[in-house]
Amino acid sequence: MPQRAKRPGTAKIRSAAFRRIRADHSSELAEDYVELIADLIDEKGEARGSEVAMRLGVANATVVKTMKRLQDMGLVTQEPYRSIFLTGDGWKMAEDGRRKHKIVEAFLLALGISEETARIDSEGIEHHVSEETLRAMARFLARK
Amino acid sequence: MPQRAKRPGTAKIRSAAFRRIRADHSSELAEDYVELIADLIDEKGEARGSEVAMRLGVANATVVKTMKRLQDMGLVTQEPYRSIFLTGDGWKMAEDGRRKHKIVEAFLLALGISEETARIDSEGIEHHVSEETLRAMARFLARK
DNA sequence: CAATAGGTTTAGCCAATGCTAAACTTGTGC
DNA sequence: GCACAAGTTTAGCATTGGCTAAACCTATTG
Repeated sequence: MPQRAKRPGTAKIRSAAFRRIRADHSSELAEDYVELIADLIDEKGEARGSEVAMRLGVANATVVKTMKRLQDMGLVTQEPYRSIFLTGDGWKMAEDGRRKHKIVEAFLLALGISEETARIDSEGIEHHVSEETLRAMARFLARK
Repeated sequence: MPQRAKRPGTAKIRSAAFRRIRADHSSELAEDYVELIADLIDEKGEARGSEVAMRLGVANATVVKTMKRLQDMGLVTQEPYRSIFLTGDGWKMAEDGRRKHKIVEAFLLALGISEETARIDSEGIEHHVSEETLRAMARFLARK
């Protein structure tokens, strides 16, 4: 069987990157939910499951199920048939998400991208930028 | 029951963004696999399942299962116990991924980000940038 | 040319994230 | 103060993407 190993170092680094992406994906969903809940509380005074479902474009039942997981993770609290609240950790995560989101979106706009696209792309990108990249984006914005 | 609707337009757009992200995620995995397979073919002359598994940081069995799906999607072909080939569509997807990847990575480097971080972040970001954003990045690189 | 080491596949499991349809609360309005 | 509409939750299902352990090929080598 062919068994060559030309550049052993690179493979490991690459696989680490892929691992991180997979890990990101699990927290990504949680961040999206939590961020949205924070927005709803600020905007309307309360976060209802059905509103979350509508804004996220998923079914009601999906939100219920996810809320259980977020509750287990200690990010939200909720009584049946009541609206959703964030825990301290939940707020922290929401704030962090908003911070990243703002930087990325502002950065894309500064790059000359349309508002529409900046909104959509930043939503996707925000979960995949390291602190180093965020710092570089902030630097760019300051220098601009 | 509370039934307020203050800004009906925004919600729909947001949910569209989230929908796109979810849709991206399914193709994302496929793109990562296909891109890696293309790299292996170019680099070593053939793409073996176990090599894909190692580089992706995933178990062998996972690759086998995923290959079946990619085969159903018409992106790869493979005989049992043989190495993996890309179809025309597979090559097209791989080339597209590489193109995006290159632009994003070069862009991050131009922004002053370390090689290590640029590699990792670009891997995550490449699947979430629109053509408009790619064009802006390319423009930035040209103007630099 | 047969044994065997080592790479591949199968089988069976798990968790996450969605869905629809049915059952269940709640709060309003009569 | 009860009925009912509308909002919530449960139940049950599907798919994706991962894992381990066991079964299975293949090609090298003695």
